Amino acid sequence: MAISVKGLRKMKETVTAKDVAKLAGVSQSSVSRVYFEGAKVSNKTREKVLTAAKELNYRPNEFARSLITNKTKIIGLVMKGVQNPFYPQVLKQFTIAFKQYGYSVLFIHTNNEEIQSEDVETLLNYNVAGVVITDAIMSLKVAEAFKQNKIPLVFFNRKLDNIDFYSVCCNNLNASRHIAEYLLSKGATNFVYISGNSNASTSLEREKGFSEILKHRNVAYRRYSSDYTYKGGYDTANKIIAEKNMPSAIFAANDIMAFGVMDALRENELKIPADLRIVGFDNIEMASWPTYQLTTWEQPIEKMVETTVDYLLNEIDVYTGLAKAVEIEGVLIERKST
Amino acid sequence: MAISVKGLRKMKETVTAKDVAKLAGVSQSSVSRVYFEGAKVSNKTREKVLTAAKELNYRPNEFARSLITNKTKIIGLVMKGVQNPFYPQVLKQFTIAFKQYGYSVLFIHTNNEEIQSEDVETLLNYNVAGVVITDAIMSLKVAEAFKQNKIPLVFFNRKLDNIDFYSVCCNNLNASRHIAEYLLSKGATNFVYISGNSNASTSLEREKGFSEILKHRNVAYRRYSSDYTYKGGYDTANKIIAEKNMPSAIFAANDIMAFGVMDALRENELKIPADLRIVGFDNIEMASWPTYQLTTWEQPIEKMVETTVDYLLNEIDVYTGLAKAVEIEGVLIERKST
DNA sequence: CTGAAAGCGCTTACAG
DNA sequence: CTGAAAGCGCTTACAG
Repeated sequence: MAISVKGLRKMKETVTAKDVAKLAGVSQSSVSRVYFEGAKVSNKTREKVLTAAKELNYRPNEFARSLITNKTKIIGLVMKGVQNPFYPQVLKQFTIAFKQYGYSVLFIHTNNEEIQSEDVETLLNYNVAGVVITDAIMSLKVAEAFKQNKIPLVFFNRKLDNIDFYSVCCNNLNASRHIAEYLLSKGATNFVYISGNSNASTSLEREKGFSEILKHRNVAYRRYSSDYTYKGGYDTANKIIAEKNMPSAIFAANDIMAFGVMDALRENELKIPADLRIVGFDNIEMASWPTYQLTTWEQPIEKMVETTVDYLLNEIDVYTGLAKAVEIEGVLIERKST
Repeated sequence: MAISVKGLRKMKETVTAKDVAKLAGVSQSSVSRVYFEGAKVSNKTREKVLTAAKELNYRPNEFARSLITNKTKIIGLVMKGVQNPFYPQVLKQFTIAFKQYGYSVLFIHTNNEEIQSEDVETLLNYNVAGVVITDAIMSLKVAEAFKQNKIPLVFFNRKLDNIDFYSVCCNNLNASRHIAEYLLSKGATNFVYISGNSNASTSLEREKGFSEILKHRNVAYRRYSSDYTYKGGYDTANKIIAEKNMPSAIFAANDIMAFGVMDALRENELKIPADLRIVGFDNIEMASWPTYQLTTWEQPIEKMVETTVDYLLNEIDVYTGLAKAVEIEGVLIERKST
């Protein structure tokens, strides 16, 4: 690296506010004011600056800006399971929503259930304006790091017991109660719940609401542990079949597991819904495909995203650290699997 | 905003290299050297700095750093179709690969086929180190903007005729030729190709290779225009069925369309592969699901990602603007649909 | 190997 | 409304 800083700059031919100022015949401050929202400039100055800027192809440097304002227009979005189409959909919606407010999305992929310190470092190093965590959890220590730095954080589709944070979920309890009532009304008498990952709040709550109603009605109910994957659903269904004690209804904690269940049942010549009714959760696009026609609970993604974005923007504006578990009502989508 | 810059900083209690220097009893330059890769510091100084840094919870400011080096550790990744599971998979693999080299991914979602100027602005404003464009195209003018700023760019899974850029694709021509030969060897005599979006290079090349072989053999061949979506495949299959001129083999330009085709055929009591053989493209995870068991062409995602990352890192190191259409060989995955 | 100083490209009180 | 100047938190020649 024998090149001086100045040399490097020349190589890249970076156009700065100074250059624009010179060409426009105004001060650098005026150039800055034209590009800084809320600053006051006369129309005359503005025009002179914009003309010069256009000629030079000027673009304000985000980093210099961030350095001073100590603010960025970057939102960190943490995601684990891209395999479940629900999450790419969520990513897309967040990206679109944030873009409307001038924010970009830094995508963080966690391999583990718990967000790793290197990923946290990345978020802190970039001084992100806010963070959305989807299907991951976080240690108390890490959570504190965000609080210390006054970076607002939302758990999306996850709720953490021991940590005081804002979370946005579907009302899983109501949903699963409703699903139990619905299956009862269809005449089912012997129920199975297939769980997602054991430490996911969504799975726990869906189990709670579902089993609550069934136990209250005193009907046969049992649970199987699975992991929110297609293969998990598939294997669990095969296990159930092997046990030769078939239920009359299965509630899988998400759609993708329900698909696995359906495929396993069909391979064993079982008819859906004649022999067995299946309900999933999420209402991903595939649930409406002819092969599956899965009855499921629609997560109100748009409202959930909107709520999350609203909260984050407010907190970015004035940080309060408000913690609250927001739950949004979804709706049952009835299809042929029941 | 009555708060001075200094005041703001105090509020956030930002720890700077200066603070660490004071506590460690060294100069700010030394602190910087500890955190700057390649700089030389004595172990003694390093330890003093690290101890002080730990106590103060110091973290170098990426923006100040970027401002000077005129480099960022951010890669812009542009994506359109999160609906096709192929792309989330690609996103994941890129994120993991780049993380190994300290790069983070800024996720850009384009609604339109062609990347919009606002998205380009974002990438340029953040002075991203490099860009990966997956299922989108780009005007010549925009492409030039990246060249001017010496930002390396890769078209991943897309090739642009009129623009001189580096692209990384599967060898679509070889693949589709192979698929045609394979279907011929299975005894098929009447062929259909279902295309993806009309301006996607992948679809054009797959059609070219496929039709080339069939025309050469003088067998019945026709094409249908579709759009790389499940519904597109489904609707096209229904159209074919309505025309009452059933082919003996269908090659759908991607897996997700093939699923739509299969579902439509099954709804019409057609047996796969007895009545009709189906081949897809991509080998997404779902292709191996029992419902589909789709014969397909596996895109060598890992190699494609690796090639892309290698190129970008080299170009980031020393910009050459090298343009080349790299094609990587995939492999046929034979399943029950043929 | 280390420190003092200049400078990256901006924003922002301050004074006019 | 505008300009001159200070400063954001770093990196980096330069001199020792």
